[in-house]
Amino acid sequence: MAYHHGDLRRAVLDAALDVIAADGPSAISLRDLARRAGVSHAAPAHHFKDKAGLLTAIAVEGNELLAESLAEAIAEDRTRLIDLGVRYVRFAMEHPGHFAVMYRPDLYHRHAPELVTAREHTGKLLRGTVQLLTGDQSARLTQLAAWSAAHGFATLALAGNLDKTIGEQDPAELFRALAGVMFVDHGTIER
Amino acid sequence: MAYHHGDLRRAVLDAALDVIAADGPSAISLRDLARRAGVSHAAPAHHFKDKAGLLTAIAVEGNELLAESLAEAIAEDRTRLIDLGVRYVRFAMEHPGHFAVMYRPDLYHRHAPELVTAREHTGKLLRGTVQLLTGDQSARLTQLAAWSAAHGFATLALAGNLDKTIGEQDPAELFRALAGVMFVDHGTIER
DNA sequence: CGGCAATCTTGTCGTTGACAAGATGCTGCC
DNA sequence: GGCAGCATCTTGTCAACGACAAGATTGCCG
Repeated sequence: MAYHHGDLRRAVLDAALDVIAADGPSAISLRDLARRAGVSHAAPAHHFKDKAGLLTAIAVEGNELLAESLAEAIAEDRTRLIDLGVRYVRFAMEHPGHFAVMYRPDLYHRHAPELVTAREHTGKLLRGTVQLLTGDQSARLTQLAAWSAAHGFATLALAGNLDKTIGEQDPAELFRALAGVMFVDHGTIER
Repeated sequence: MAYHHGDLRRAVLDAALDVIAADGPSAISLRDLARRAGVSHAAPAHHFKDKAGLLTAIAVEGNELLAESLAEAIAEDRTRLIDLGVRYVRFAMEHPGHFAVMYRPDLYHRHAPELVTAREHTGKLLRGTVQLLTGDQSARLTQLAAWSAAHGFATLALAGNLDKTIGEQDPAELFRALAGVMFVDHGTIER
């Protein structure tokens, strides 16, 4: 049996993300992930300590990926609040495994320092941008409203609760239409 | 050991709802629930077949409770769309165990006939009312928007993701304020 | 070249979900 | 009244899992 897999950590993460995307977080088993990677049943524990540790790593990575996407939006010309929402939904669709874990703190070590750091970074980015777009008096409520809408839509879509409703459409574009119905316009980041 | 618990089915359901509300659906164990009810480890299986069966029963009950609350809203005077949303959020807060299961079809038997029936009933009630309130041209998008917002807010609040933001406030009332920021007014059911 | 830390294996324990087989108590029917 | 049959519950068992401990292997750094 060859020692040193190469990048076992990455392999286990990827396998876990596949399983979660397909069958939800409750379907993962460390022993199964080990089998998929071709290593012994206790090997993953070395990289993640325990099951919650694995999910913590996924949550951290998810926050980083989301932060990247938000930063991209901010760097673009003519960004509007709705674009942030669309990006949030698109992130959920493109990274269903990450998304299914990130907002379920019962699944992971919610106080792990790396996670706290990553979450705060993403949160500040989001809050800052919304504030920039809305002016700060109604910012708190507007931010909550936008987050709720995007999060709710993504959650319902991913869990398959909208299957009958949306059919073949791209969920992120459907969300754009939906948000148009919903929100008063909140200005643009021009440059 | 006394046979015939009295109402084991109810006792197990209630214990399960407590555990789920406290620690999420992944924290339940049939054997633990059996211990709490003071019966042998295989007794719950007789009533629910398996773990997914127990969660299916919870999802059914949740749909029925939500339908009741929606029906109440419709029977009231001067119901507005926002009131439906507030009720949805309030339902989630008052029945966190049910809510945490209902929209996670990976956890239960999504094609169980009783569940399909209950879900369709709730869905029709909701769709019908929204259509009544909005007129039917934009009904589909508006319904999705409203559902997304209420569902997202409830989900985030229940998972503890809003703890810092909302503090001591009643989440349902906060949602009312938030929805006011967000939605164009959609008329009232007068009588 | 030697030691040392990172990585992985092997072995084990208690817990769980699922299933099978049997015990118990209720209910309706003659 | 008694018995047949069914719902309810128990006991026993199995494979899988998460966690932990102890040991093996490897590569790297001095």
